[in-house]
Amino acid sequence: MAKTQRLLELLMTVNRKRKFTVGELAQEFGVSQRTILRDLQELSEWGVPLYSEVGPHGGYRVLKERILPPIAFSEEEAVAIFFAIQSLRHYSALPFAAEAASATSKFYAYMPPDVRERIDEMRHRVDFVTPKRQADSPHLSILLDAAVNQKVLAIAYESREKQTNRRIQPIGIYTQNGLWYCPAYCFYTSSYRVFRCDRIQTAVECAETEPLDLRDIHLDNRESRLAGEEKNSIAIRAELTRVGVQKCEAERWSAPMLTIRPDGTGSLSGQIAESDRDFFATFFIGLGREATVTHSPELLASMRSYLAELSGKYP
Amino acid sequence: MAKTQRLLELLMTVNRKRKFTVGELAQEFGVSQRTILRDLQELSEWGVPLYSEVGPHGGYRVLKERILPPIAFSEEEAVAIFFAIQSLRHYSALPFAAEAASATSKFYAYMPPDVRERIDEMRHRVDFVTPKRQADSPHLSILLDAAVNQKVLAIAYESREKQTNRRIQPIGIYTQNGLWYCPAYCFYTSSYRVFRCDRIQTAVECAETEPLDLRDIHLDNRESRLAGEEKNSIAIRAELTRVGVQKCEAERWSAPMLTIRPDGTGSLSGQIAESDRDFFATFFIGLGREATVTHSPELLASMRSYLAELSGKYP
DNA sequence: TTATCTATGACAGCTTTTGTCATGATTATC
DNA sequence: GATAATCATGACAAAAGCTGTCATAGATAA
Repeated sequence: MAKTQRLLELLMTVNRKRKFTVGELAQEFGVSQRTILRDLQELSEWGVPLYSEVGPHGGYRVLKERILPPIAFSEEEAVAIFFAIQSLRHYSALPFAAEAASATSKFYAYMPPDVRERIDEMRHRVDFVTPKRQADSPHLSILLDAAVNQKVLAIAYESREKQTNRRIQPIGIYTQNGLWYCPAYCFYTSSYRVFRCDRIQTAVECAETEPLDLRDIHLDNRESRLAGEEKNSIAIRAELTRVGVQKCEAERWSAPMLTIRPDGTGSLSGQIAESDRDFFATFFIGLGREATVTHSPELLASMRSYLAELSGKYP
Repeated sequence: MAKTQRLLELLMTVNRKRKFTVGELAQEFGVSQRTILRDLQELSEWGVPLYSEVGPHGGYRVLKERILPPIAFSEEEAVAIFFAIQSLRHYSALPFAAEAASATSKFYAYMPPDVRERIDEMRHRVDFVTPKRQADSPHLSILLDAAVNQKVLAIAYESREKQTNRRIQPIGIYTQNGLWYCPAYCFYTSSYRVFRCDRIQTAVECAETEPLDLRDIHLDNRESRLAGEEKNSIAIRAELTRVGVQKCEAERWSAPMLTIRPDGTGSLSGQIAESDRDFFATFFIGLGREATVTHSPELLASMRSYLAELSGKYP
């Protein structure tokens, strides 16, 4: 069994170094060069893409795709992983979509038949729904790469009516409600902004612009790091019935503003951006009798004009 | 290498049979009993939980946790799987949460250091946001198990105002917008209904009630299979602006009713249950100027009375 | 008691792996 | 063009590892 063990370690060493010579490994493993050569050939047969060059400064190389040492999972773990990958199936765009697909099929293929049956039975009984959008986000990989490696990108962005060209330095990407977003520093407006990835028409690396050092700013801390950037905010407040509370809970933004009383009713209060006023007006009108807005006057005004408009539409 | 091969096959055979004798395997693999004994000991050392009983009717057994044959992934696949598991982190409740966690840590531990670094760098730069809810759904595993194995459950359910006890037979579970739902046949109302899992207060198996044969009904087909069950249905139709289309796409029920035109606008039309009329009235009012409802008169009447009520509320 | 199991050690024989040596081939560098 | 650093391969004997057989022993259900 010593050989199997050595081959696995060799696999890891080889993956770590990417470039090496036979003599080097022979010494490291305390075996003869001949043995290493035979081992490397075996790894090749396993599918590890080794490539060798003769002559001084020659040696072995591992091309692209590395193969990691095999991992044994328990049945339960395997099922969990399988469904984790499945949970991504509703996303129309993903960075690493292809890899996820090949990983699932590999996974599925390696399962013994009875586990496969179990998976099949569960497959149509658990689902992770995400709104489907036709919006495609083809630049996710580039954006992600730029975020990880601190690169500046030149993008063509279509916001509402106008189309602009700008340079941005991405902080990361995230998906919410079926759309992908990319928070980034925008050199055009000299501020941090969130871009919708499906509206990015082109994205190419821009080597001329010196990147900022944003290594310490990432998705989980950007809000606190960049706080204080808010502009005109208005205070709102609404009383909610029990049903109203339940409907509010469905909205992601509501969490910090929502207070729930022991009897199930509650209230929603906090500061909102002036630019979001219309959004909140329609939201509360949608809640109908389940909410009673008491603040602010501006919000109530928006709601009234909205109601007037609708009353005109459905007389 | 013959031995390594045999051990892997042995691992699978052993997992398949769960109970077996040494003589049996010796014959199957065409080697001596002694060899099998030695092999089994080696599998034990690998961590396979084997247990043996001597005497007639004795033999070997595999306890609980089976270990699947090791799978080798490429680096890209591994990263993809890792993030697939990560994508579940915003869910406050999951069936198989524990297994997913142990799978990630195992995964992470097996990665060579440089891949681990790469993962660390990406970890805070990709995210899958799902609304966080305080709503906990502790019965997911039971519901899922009941759906897979065709069992009837007795549940205590808190709907709106009243609390009811009913027997249901789950079809599956799905999560949407941060909440878990369970479509099921309800013996109490003798109809198919969707339950919100966080409102299920208790769930226990109910052996007395004879389960229906719902094996062919699952999440992906239940809508079409159960069509025609509707009683008083009314035809509705609405024109949607581009924004209206996008908002509708976020709703799971809209898919079969939604038609999207090349320019991004669209329409929503189909049959709805009379009992859902209020729901649709508020829904369309919430869409405001992004939707123009043309049918049916009943729906329009609901909307008008709703608007009148609101206008009275916010004069 | 008997038949059916696992469990272990010893050892010879067989198979696989390894090291050594010899021989070639390629290529960067001086 | 010589030199040194590399990979590449074959042959063969020595070493190591694996396997089968046999002997022995203990447990237990029928």
